[in-house]
Amino acid sequence: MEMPLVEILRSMEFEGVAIDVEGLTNYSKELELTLVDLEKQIKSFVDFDFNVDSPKQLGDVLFDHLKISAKAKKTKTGQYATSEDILVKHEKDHEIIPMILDYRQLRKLKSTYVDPLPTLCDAVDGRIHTSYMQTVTATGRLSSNSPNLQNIPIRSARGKEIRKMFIPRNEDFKLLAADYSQIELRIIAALSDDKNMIEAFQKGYDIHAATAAKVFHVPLEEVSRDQRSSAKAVNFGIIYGQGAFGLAQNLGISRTIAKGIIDGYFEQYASIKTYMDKAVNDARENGYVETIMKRRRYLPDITSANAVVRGFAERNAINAPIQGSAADIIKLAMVAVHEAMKNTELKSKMILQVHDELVFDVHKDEIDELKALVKTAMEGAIKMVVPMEVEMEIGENWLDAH
DNA sequence: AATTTCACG
DNA sequence: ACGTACGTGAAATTA
Repeated sequence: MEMPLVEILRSMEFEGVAIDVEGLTNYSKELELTLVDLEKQIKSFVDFDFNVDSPKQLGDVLFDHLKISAKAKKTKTGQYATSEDILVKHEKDHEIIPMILDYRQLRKLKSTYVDPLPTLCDAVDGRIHTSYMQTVTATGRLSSNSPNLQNIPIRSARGKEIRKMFIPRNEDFKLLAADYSQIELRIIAALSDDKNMIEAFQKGYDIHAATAAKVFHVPLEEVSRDQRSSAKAVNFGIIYGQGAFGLAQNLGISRTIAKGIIDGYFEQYASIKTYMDKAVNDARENGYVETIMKRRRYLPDITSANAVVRGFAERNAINAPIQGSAADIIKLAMVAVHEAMKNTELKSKMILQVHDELVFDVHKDEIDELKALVKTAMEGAIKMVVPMEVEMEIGENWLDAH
């Protein structure tokens, strides 16, 4: 699986992805104006100059000078912590906080994406060429660097503007994005052979709503927005071995309530609990856990006398087979896509992989043919008791293709 | 080189 | 009493 992938990744790196350099340059100027304004406003609250980009200096300004709160958290090196989750908790303590959050977001987008990307554009073909690393991660995922094209913004409105700048190679092409739907939850359903979760996927239910219906004992049609949202948080947390503390923190509820939700979850999805316990046990007995393609992750810390260290290893034992099997499946799919395209004369190219998504630069005359080929290859990459569903979209840019 | 923060799945 | 959800890469600051 890995060896045929080498040439496929080489080809994807070589093809690259086109970007709208002029669009990015204009967006950079727009962000700069807002940043200058925000910086001025932030500094107006104190009578001395400081570097807003320095977490150390910012922490001192907030907690020593402005005294926005008595309960400041410190990092392990003794500085005041100023990360987003901390600042959000103090949002109502001082009007400077929202300005800092806004400043941070803009600074991040500008310095990490908007400004560097045009400079990385190849002078000959005008496209961005990432490097995919095949032997970096602990789980079997790929990683991407120089530039990292696996963390291009999409969540925030301003981030979406950046994703829009990723475009087809010329006017005759469009972008096709093909995503696995809920691949990690489908894998845990299949690996644990959990009757209830398998049924939800086989019947094509909205998995988070179906989970809410089970956990909160209500009919599927009567699941509230809050119930679905809580169930979604549990479904995600489960994959990572999250406990009551984490869920409580995440949902802003008490640990007691969170514990109740998790207990209810494991009552309904009993085999998932069994599977998770087995993963930890396997790690203890063998020293490693493995994916569906038998990729191993060794976990020597699983026997540590230090409960914190051991806890990390236990969560790795749960998560690695799931995340790693998802990586296996998309790699198998990439090989299958390549194989299917090889004997055609398609002008279209596979250009990006983002963990559960493949992106294609597709010629306008080949859209229907490529969509069918990709769907077949991805959904058929492996046979499981739950269907592997793929969502596909065509667009004038990468955002549009979602 | 380490730390902190934050972008993604 | 302690720490608490997995996997990455990049930028800016600080040691």
